[in-house]
Order: sequence, then C-alpha cells, then structure tokens
Amino acid sequence: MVMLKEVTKKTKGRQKIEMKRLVGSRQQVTLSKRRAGLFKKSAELCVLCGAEVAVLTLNDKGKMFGFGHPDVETVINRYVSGYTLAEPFPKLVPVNEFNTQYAQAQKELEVEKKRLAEIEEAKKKQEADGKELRFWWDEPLGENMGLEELQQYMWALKEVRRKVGVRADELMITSSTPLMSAMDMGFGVGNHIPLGNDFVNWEWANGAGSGFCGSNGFGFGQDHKI
Amino acid sequence: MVMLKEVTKKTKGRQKIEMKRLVGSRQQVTLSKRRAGLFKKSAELCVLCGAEVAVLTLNDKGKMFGFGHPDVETVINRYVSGYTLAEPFPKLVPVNEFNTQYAQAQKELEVEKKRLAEIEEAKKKQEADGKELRFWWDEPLGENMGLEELQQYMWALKEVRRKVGVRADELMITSSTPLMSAMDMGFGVGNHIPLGNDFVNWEWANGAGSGFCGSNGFGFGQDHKI
DNA sequence: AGCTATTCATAAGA
DNA sequence: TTCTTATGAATAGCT
Repeated sequence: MVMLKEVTKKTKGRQKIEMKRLVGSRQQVTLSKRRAGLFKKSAELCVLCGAEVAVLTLNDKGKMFGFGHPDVETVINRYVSGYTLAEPFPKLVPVNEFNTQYAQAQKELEVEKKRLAEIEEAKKKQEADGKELRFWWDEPLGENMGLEELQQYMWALKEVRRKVGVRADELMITSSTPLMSAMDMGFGVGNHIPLGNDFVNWEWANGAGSGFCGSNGFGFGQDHKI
Repeated sequence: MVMLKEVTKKTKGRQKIEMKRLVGSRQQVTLSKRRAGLFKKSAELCVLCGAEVAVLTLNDKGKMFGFGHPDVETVINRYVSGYTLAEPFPKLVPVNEFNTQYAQAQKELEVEKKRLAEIEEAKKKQEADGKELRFWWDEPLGENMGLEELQQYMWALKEVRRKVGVRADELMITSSTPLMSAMDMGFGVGNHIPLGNDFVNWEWANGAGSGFCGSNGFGFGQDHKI
C-alpha cells in the first residue's frame, strides 16, 4: 500500500511575478529586498572579478542608496571623465514609457553586439597576423576614418546647440527660475559590507533638507553576508 | 522490485564557488555573465519599483559598461548635485593618466562611430516599419525643459564642442580630403592632442541607444526578458 | 556560444 | 519589520 504523506505547505514559496510596476507597501518591500540583492551581487562582482562597480538607486521619495567599490565617487569620476564630452544626453528622445525604451534597447542591443563583435574580430585578426595588438583608432589617421562622419556629427551638434541657445534665451527672459538648491542634500557613509577587509562600502544620500546624516537608522541597515 | 535508473549527469551543474578573486578566462566569463545578470536585475528593479538606477562596471582593462534608467547621466547628476550644483561635474573630474585628451578623443570617436551606426540602423528601421524615429538633436526642445537643465546641457555641449573640435583639427591635418575647417564649424582650434604613444587602454563601451542600457560585446548575451 | 545541475534569490506568509 | 519556506532564477562547469 502506498501512503501519501499529507504535506501542508506553510507558504506558497516564491511565486513568479509579472514584470510590472508594483504599488504600496508591496513595492517598498520589494525595493528593499531587491536593492539588497543588487548590492550584494555587485560586491561579489568586485571580489570575483576585481571590477570597479558603482550602483545608485533612487526611490520615488528621492532617497538615494549607493554601492561602490572602491567607492561611488571613484567610479563615477571615471565615467564622467570620459563621457560628458561625447555623450551629453541620450541620443534618442526618451519616449516616456519605460517599456518602450526597454524594448528599443533590446533591439539596439543586437546591433551593438554585432558591431562590437566585428571590432573584436578585427582585433583578433590583427593579432593573428603577428602584429602588435592595435585598435582602430591607433591606426594612421585619415585612412578609413570618420571625416565625413565627424562632419555629420558636428553639424548635428551645431544644430542642437542653436536650438538650445534659442530655448535658453527664451527662458532667461521669461523666467527667473532659481537654480536647484540641492546643496542641502545630506550624505553619509554607511553600511559596510564585510568582504574580508575594508573592501566595499556603501553610502546613501537622503533627499533635500536633511543636512547631515549620522549613522542613524536609515532603513537599510543589515550587512550583506557574502 | 525497485529499479535504479542510471543517471549520467551531463554536467556538474552550478557549483558553489569561493568568494575570492578569479583569474584568466574564468574571470572574464564570470564577469560577463554576472554583469549581464546585474543589469537585468537593475532593469527589473526599475520596472517593479519605479526606481531610478544607475550601474557602472569597470573591468581591470578599463572597459566600462553602464546601465541606467532613465539614463546613467540623470542618476549620476542627482548624486553629484549633492556636491556641486553650478556645473554638473567639473570638480569631480580627475586629471590623471586616464584622463588625457588623447584618451578622451579616442573614446569620443568610438562613441561617434556608434552613433553613426545607430543612425544608420534607425534609418533602416524607419524605412522598414514606416515608423518615425527622431533623434534628440532634431527634436524641438521641450517646453518642459528647465533653465537649470539647459545650463547643464549647454555646459556639456560646450565640452563636446571643444573635444570634437580638437579631434577634427587633428583629422584635418592628417587627411588629404579637403573639408570644412573646424573654424567654419565654429569649433575652436585650440590645443593639439599629443599624439604620442601614451596610449591608454581605455575603451568606452556605453550607450546602446536610448540611453537606457549601455551594452557591450561579448557576454552580454541574453536579451533581458521582462 | 548553448546546456544542466545546483546554488542562490526572493515572493508569500507568519 | 524580520524570519521562514517553497519556488523561481541565476549561474558554474562543460561542451
């Protein structure tokens, strides 16, 4: 005879959830949990691969949490030092709807992958030739490279600059908008993720008006055991 | 009678790994996989909780990948604005070997090429489904754009102009193709890039299109199904 | 790059 | 909020 053991499950366990905006406390709980998970994985990435990582999250209340190794600022500096110049703002005007952006990103991802694959291929080819590894930009200039493209780019820039200028003038005249006073944003160096030594740290920043933050409770307190 | 089915496991499956620095190809593979995972989780966090998120990763070769919603710049700006409000980044930009003009110019050119590739791609798409895609520089500046935002924008633009101008100047010299002068474009012809050999192995790989998801090549494999 | 067997993350429930 | 538990996901090791 076969006995069937009565199994009273205490919980339904993790359930698959639809990828759409949550609301209320549900959203809050999920945000906390997942942010913790995200930071943990970031820390692991640092340890495992020696990568520098920065993660910033901002909830709808304007509270910001950040993770960084060596620290947020360092990574951001690297980003900014190379980025500001060439990529002021998104190439495509955001369509407002996140999902649309995301879908778009997926498509473009494919294109991007192909392009980079080509670059890699070229690199390998060059290496195979026994030559020193050289990148395309290291080649003699003026060969295949971008005069025409650069002109297009510059033209576009010129155009946008004109538009911006016009718009700015309008605003200057018709508005007396005060500059953002975000200086009163407080920063604190907070929770430490034990990864052996002083390896990773996290920080947070609260919304405007709080002055400075001590190590008082900021909600996200626990350490991330790894 | 009870038969035991012989199970030949094809793989050992996922194994627990020690949290310590990996090396070689193993590190590379892990970095790729986990970075992809990190980006995916970040995207999910955005969708589920309506949070703004930015993630930057930098491998030991100096290659940076980024994810951001609405985009990396926006989130970083919020963070940085806690330090400086007049200009977005200046004080945070470190001047070091990774930040030479030459290195920057190289990055810019790559970004530029990507942009061009995207332009082409977008055009194809446009023709394909007859749907209209507008680029940010063609878009009339929104009425909602604030003064402060514009100022940041113009500041960034100014930087781009300078950098691209330098690069263009350089190209003109080495090219046999006659073209509009950098001056005509309204770009200053200032300092030349020291075309020495302090080549920095610093490659830029961000901005898959919409400014939503920065991507990369290899490894950033699967599409982020949400 | 694809494939599994596992470990890991986490949605629900308490 | 914090802890438990069952299930969904991510991913290490291979090919």
